[in-house]
Amino acid sequence: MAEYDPQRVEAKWQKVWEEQGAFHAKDGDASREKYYVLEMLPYPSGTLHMGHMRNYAIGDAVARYKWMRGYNVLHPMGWDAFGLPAENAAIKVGTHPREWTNANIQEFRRVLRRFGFSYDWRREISTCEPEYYRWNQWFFLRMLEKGIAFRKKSKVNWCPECQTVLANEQVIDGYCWRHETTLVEQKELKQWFLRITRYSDELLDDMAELGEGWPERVLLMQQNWIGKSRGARVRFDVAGIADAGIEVFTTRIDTIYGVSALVVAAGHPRLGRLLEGVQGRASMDAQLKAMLQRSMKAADIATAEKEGFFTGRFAVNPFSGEQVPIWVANFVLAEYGTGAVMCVPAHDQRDFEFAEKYQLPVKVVVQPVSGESLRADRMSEAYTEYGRLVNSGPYAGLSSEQAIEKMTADAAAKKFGTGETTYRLKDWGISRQRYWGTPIPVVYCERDGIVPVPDADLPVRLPEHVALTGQGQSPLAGVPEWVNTKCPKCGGAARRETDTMDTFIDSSWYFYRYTDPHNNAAPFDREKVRYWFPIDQYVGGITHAILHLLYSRFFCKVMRDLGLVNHDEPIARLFTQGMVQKGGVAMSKSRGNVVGAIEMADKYGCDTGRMYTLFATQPEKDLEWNEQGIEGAARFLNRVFRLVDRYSAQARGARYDPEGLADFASATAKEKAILRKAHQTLKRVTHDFEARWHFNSSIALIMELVKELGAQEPLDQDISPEILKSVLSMLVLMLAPMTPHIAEELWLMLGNSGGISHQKWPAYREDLTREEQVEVIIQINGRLRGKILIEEGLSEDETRESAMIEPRIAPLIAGKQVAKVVVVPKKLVNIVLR
RNA sequence: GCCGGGGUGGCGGAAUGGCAUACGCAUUGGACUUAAAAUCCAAGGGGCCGCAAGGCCCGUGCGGGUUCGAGUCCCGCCCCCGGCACCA
Repeated sequence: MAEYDPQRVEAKWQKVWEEQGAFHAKDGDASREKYYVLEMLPYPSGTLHMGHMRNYAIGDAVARYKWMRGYNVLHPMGWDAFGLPAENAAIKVGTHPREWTNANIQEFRRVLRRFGFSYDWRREISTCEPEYYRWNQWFFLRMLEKGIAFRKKSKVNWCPECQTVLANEQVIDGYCWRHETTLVEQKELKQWFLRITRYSDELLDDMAELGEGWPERVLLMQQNWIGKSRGARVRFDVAGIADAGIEVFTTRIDTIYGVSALVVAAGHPRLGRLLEGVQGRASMDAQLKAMLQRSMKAADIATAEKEGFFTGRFAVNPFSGEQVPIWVANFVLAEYGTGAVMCVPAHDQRDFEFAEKYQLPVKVVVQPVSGESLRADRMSEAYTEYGRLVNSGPYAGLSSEQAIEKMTADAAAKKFGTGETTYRLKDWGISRQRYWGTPIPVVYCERDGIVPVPDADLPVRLPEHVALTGQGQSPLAGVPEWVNTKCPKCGGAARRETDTMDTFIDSSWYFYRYTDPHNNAAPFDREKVRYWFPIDQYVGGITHAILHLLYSRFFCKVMRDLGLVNHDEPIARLFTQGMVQKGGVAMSKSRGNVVGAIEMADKYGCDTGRMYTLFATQPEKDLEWNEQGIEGAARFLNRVFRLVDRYSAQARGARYDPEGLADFASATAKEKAILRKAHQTLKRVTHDFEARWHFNSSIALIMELVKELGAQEPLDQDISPEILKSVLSMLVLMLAPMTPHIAEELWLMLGNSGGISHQKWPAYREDLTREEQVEVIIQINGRLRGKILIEEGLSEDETRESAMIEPRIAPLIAGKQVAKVVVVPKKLVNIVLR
């Protein structure tokens, strides 16, 4: 009797797959349908833990299933190799970021290979190699030509800990995304940006196309992030100062007759002129300074008390001609809209609170269409719904919708306003004052200014010897032999840009490179991309719902406009799997709660590790790690191994022909029982793979099948070797995508040839799933009162009759009036008594 | 505050409107063993009645509703998780 030795089995089959090139994707193969399945590429740091492995186990199950379905599958893997941790490690322990990164990559590769994932390793990429990042530079230059890449001086988020600039997306509630307790500061620097806002509407509108294959919540998060808001921009003149109009942005122009103040942000550019010569200037300046300082602490903003002061100036409401005071307040953001708002206390809750505090008048100008009408002196909160306009000059009587349209048009006609749409989405700042990233390929020449590095001179390589101190300036600035160069235009002295690119650039297009990873004339061959794209299935964490996935969509659209690709969206379907947690929080090295993947593989075997992560819960949910749970998975695989081993001798000589095989007509009771269970299981497991990826229930079903086989033992009596072999083979085929190594081994033990990885996924036979007798439950008034076994083909009337005369039921209905009998064939009879 | 996802045994979780708790973990009992491990078998929501076989009632966060029948659909709440947020 053989024993299941996962280490031996796994090493053996990994070698076979490797030698056969079993998972090599074939470019341009028109004879088969293609399927591109991809898991998000990892950042190689720390250790690979079971959280990573769950992600890859899901992707691998799908990839292997698709191979068995006859697809030409592209399933690649690579490394997101640029990034801060490498640099931090270099500062801390003195190794070069490249050494640190490559050592990690080696370790990651070893662990992933140890798990036997079906990657086409010939296509492996690493984003820190010049062969890769030169195309980051190439894309940057194309964007520069198109005006998508541009440079501007701007306030940027500065993390004192990282000593570098952060993108808005990397600031979480005012704190650095890497340092939860470090407040982000503001600093002015000249930065490179990508004009993602040029695509705001398209990024929003094309989501309709993704509705089918993307989780709704990811689309909603992106929608929120883009934050489109339709409204109007209206100019209020300032009394007594010519040409000093202040523009406000509002989505509720219909409430403009209710304005009781104009409120500007502390950082508003017009503020200096406004305050010239007003009384009490000194105290105002002090308050302004305090507000500007406080506004840095973004975390407090949402909860901060509303504060403001009157400037002594008045603005003129362009619709009513009324003069309203101009205030400065801390709740108006300089960066959003126009940095100024009209304050309408009756119809905006925030304005209402501000007005209460500073005794500004409340003027009702919109009344609810139904219900009690509003009275300013009795309001305890703002009325923010649409309604019918009152006290609004010529617009009184209009609905809010009508008024918005008409007032916007009138404002435009009289040239003090215009309809406008604002977005929350801002242009993407990509400059980083860091070493370990892609050099930005421009030089600064005293005569010619900003000069792009010619394509022929790409890649601009990162110099190897750089002093890394973790201090403010870009480390590249400290390498004069690299910085000092010649201007490509005039040949005179010039300096290189010393900032590097945000690493999100690397991951925005990497999946295109997999289609043509070794091309050194272009980022990829268009025909290859045309064949493989779009990605049929992308699998990754919900944590990337906004940043990575939005940037990737943006890159795709830019590439399309450059004529490189012919599609609008790169990813047809997205699956976001849950986190693996321990102690209620996601595994991470810094928390010290990781369960190492290699440890699990050594202890239980990788098939067991894969199975547990697939079985514990649905893939989209978070999974709390439970060491006892993985032992259960190990027990089950051992049980299957022993079961197959017991009958391998009988099976070996027989024929496997799942679809042509056996009829119930001549089958023995035991044959019927196991055939039926096998086909019922196959039907539901196939459905799980096709429609919903609930691998946890697939595995539960397979466990039930194994249980049934155990109950029917011995399987070499009253069961023909063909049927025995077919049923055991089906069992093993169903396991193959999830636990591939043991499946290969068992497949061979059953005397099958050809390797299981490219076997055809069997088709279930409906006729073999049917029961001869079915259990019908009997309810009286919807309550369970009995059960009967009836013949499968019994008519509705016969079923009803059988239920009524059932000994347990008959006395319960005797003498009562039966109002109705509901019969669901093969399921239930419900007798409704009056 | 707005948007989204959840709430089912001791735990992870099953359940096209039709037997709630499949499957697994843990637990208890039994078999095998000198013993242990491993393995195999079995039991188990709560309450009440019954010597027993069995029966009745209550049970999927709370309260209503639709339906012959609701964990599932509808309405109103509570709580947890995630996203956005003085966004004008």
